[in-house]
Amino acid sequence: MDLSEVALICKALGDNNRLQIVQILTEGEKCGCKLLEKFHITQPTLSHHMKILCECNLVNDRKEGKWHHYSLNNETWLELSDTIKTLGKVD
Amino acid sequence: MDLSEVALICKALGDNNRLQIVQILTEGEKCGCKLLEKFHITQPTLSHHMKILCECNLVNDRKEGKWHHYSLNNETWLELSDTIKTLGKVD
DNA sequence: AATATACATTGATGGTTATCGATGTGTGTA
DNA sequence: TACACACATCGATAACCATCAATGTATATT
Repeated sequence: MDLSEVALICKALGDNNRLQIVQILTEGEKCGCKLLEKFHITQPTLSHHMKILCECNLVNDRKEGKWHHYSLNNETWLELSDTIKTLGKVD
Repeated sequence: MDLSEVALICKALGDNNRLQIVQILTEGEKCGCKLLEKFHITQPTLSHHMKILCECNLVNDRKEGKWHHYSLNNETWLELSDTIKTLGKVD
């Protein structure tokens, strides 16, 4: 994972609402309307946050009818934690 | 490590220049003027970035005479990579 | 004492971003 | 067909941030 990808991901995680969304998704797949219930933000704002989380591949979006089911993308998270571990280690 | 601390750290890492600074520091301790040589930014801008990296404890600042020696704070990085790994793992 | 070096602070500026209300799009239901 | 629901998009706004030039502070050197 190169640095500019890490920067994008860290920007995505550098927001309290988005971090909380991620934490909720550790419980398992959730649809947008269920996520929305847990925050004091409007639907367009949640939509904005989900777009950012999906675009950097931290979160998957599975569409089913009118619902969007969001879940964590384990592959990206593994790569990320590896990269962070390496970045913080003196040679 | 709580979420708001993670948010602060991720904000700090969500900038390409600061990520590159971190990568350079994996080589070992460096003083500010040596770091500055490696970037196309002015000294006040570097000072700004170092302040952000130090305030969230990703980087240590050891002052010696007129020099500031910067190095990675291993403890914070370990906590961070642990937290990231946990955050990305479905229960 | 005068000068040079390393770094911090201040104030300004242009770009980015989180948020909203209004509205559009697609999908299921009465 | 009409309506309700889930979500996206648009345009506006206020807050935030990276960057700079100018200047200040501390330390070392001559």
